[in-house]
Amino acid sequence: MTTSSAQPERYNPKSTEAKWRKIWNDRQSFKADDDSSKPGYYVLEMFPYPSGKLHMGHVRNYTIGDVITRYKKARGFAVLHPMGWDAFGLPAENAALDNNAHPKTWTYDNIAAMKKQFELLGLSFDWSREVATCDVAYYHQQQKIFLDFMRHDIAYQKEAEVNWDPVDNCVLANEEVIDGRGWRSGALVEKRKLTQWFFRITKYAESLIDGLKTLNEWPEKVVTMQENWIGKSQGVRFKFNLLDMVPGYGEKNIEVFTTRPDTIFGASFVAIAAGHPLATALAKTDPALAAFIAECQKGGTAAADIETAEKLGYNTRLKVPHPFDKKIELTVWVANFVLMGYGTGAIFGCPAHDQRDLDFANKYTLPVRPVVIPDGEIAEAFRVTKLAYTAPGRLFNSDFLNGLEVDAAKKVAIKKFEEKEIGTAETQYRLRDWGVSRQRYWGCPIPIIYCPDCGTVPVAEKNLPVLLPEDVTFDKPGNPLDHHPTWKYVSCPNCGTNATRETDTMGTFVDSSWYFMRFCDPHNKDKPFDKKKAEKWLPVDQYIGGIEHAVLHLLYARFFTRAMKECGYIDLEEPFKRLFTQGMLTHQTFKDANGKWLYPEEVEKRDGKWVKIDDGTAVDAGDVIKMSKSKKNTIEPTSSIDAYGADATRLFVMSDSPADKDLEWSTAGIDGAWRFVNKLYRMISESLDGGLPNLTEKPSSFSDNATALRKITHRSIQVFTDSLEKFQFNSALARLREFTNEITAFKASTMDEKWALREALESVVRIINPFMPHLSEELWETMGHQAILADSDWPVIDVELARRDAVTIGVQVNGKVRATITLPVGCDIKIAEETALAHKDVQAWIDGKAIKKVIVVPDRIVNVVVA
RNA sequence: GGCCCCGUGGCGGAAUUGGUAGACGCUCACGACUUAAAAUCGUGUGUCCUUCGGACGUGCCGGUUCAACCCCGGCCGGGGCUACCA
Repeated sequence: MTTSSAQPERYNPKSTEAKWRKIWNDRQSFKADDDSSKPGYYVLEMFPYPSGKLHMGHVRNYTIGDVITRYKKARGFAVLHPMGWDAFGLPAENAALDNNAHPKTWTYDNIAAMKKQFELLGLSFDWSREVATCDVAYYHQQQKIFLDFMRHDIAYQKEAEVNWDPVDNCVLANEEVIDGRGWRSGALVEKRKLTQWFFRITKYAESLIDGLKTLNEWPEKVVTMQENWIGKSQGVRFKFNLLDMVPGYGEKNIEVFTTRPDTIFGASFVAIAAGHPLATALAKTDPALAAFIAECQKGGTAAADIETAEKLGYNTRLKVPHPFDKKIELTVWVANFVLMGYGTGAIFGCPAHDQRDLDFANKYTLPVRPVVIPDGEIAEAFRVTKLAYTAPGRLFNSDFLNGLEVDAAKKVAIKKFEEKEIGTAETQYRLRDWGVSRQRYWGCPIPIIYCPDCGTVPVAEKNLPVLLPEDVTFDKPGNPLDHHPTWKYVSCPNCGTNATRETDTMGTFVDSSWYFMRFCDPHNKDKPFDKKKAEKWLPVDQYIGGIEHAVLHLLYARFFTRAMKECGYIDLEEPFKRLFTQGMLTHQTFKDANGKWLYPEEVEKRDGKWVKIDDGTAVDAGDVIKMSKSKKNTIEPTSSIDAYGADATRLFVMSDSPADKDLEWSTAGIDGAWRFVNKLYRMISESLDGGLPNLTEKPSSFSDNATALRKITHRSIQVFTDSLEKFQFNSALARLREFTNEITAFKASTMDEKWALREALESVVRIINPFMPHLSEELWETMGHQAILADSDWPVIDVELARRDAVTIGVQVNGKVRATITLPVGCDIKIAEETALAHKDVQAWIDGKAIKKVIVVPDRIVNVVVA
């Protein structure tokens, strides 16, 4: 006995979703065609690291891409939507240590597991283009690119002070150091002097800044972050002459860099970094200075350290003359706040107009000479004591600069420096060259051989790839490649002498810097990719990923594209035309009485209080924060898909919040999405039960009632489409719900009404397709269609019907809405005014008072101003 | 410290970019169906005033305007990036 006759039929996502995934797969619905005559559109989401487990953040990221792909395809584009794996990297080695699995096995197993989870979501990937960066086919081509970079002087080797992560046992790029700590390990980074491979990203600093101006479809935030990271500043590099030679210091001067050459007459001291060669030279005969330098090098770089760090200096008692006035002598100090890594490692101090210099001058009672005065102040009375004056103003006490505004004074000062050949105008960047060597096994080998006679010898192209050996051991610390018994030992390709291979591998950000190019020609064995094929698709039309890559990956990829251009691979500078950064997924956190984190499924709400399900003890419900394994506030995508289906899960992550903002996962939210999926299913089945005419049997005329629904239908498609184009998915879906509410309220009895109802229902099914592809395909089939939606076009909007012909607007009296009136769209101002004034509520509020004026904004508002 | 973003009901968020603030959803309450529950459907849900109706209301204070969530000035709060960058 079943109660099904009384029960509304429920949608079964499990069987339906599997059915449609198979159909898309069999039909190769999302295979990108290189030779298509349609315009190309390249949709790309940042490819994942194969951790083995899909998380909700992935679901959101890839659903956004999927919605765009399906939509653009329906709009007549040939869409490229590939997927691959950022598969090299340290976690594989750590897993090898923990589970005794080989990094390769671990990685490929993870890829297989994750691919299965991906498939459950029904994403429109062209899997025929799948690549993993750890595939030999991929890193082989990367080695080729590396050699090309060498030939073009983009890749080079140097000894440099680098960031050493003591936990991961490897070097990090500047971009990978966050707040003085390794980005992955969180360990305090140490400085080490090592010989490493670098990419000359600084060569493109200007181009990378300039290019930002063309990226007007990128979030402004990301553009600013890159701008700040590159850190361009313009100024002057000039020299202070030393009166005597200092033993052990090769120069007879100290070179400084400044962005404020206008304040040169306010100079009261010169300060050099603790690591400056002059400081080192002086320290040899001055133990007190040596001790001071050692003290300086201890200081931390964390935010708190800098905030509280006291300005400290050591007076070397050396004197240098002022470049424009020999009578003034400045003392040379070694100071802890001067950085060796920026500019020349030396500055002139102008306390009146730089806060750090002022703090320093106050501490050591050095002179403070103001030379810039704000408008309206009197020179004689103007004092700088605790706060440096850094705003615009006029120069005084400054010889040839007197009376000039700051900006003009800078120009004049620079000219003078150059005329007198003391200094030159210079642009400094904060950006440093990109260190790519990593002392790790699981990465792309750097194709270099070191010969005792010939030096650094690149591996010949015909001898590529340099294969990563698989028989490695992780039983001792350090790089397994380095202790491999044979791999490292080779004979020199030039002279045959016993030589060794480079055992460092490339950092994984190199791998991800060109994968979007490889996708255009993923199986090419001879070269990274065919130029023509790449140029068919590139630049990526829509790139989607997390904001956390604002400077890392996105900057590297922009650099790489320029470098690839220089090597002749492609005629392109900017790889990503449009960028969208999605927000994070968040969830409430829970702790038990002992302060231990609890998973959401371990707790429940009873009588408005959170308790532990198994023993009912009180639970501390904490902040809503980014889902993370350590805080246990995660939701498994697979469990949500299992319970509600892929479509409901997709719908929820797309509907509850704007896609670029954080989204809080909630049970109520996913329940709501699931209800809506069922509502759609029921709405269609029940309407079909009543019998609806086919759309080919269009009635010759429509009643007002039927026309009203048709107008709603076409207007809804239009608003929905507009929102979709603007990435306002939550608004699009809100409009969709309104639309379905209106359909549900519609009663169809005559043939023309039934036709209009069918038109409305078919429209709903077609526009939900990008969001709920399985459900919509199923409903489309139920409605009697042979063609599948994945191959169908977007509904055509009847502009005539979509246009509003009447509009309800507010009528204000003295700026407060007192009534509403409905007028034809584009109605004459006079008529609008008359209608408004005729309204009884409006009359009541005017109450016989004199009308001063009436403002009519067509289709918007009428405002009656009375005395 | 510097640069930038954001503050709208109990909650997530809309608002055609200066023109009816709170769409849509969630929550909650009540009602219908049911022996009952679930599911479903209906009604209500910014605050205050006893109601018809009205007053107030987009972090706070002020300004511009016929009209301000939106523009300007100043505060307060939250967040991001960056950092002794000369």
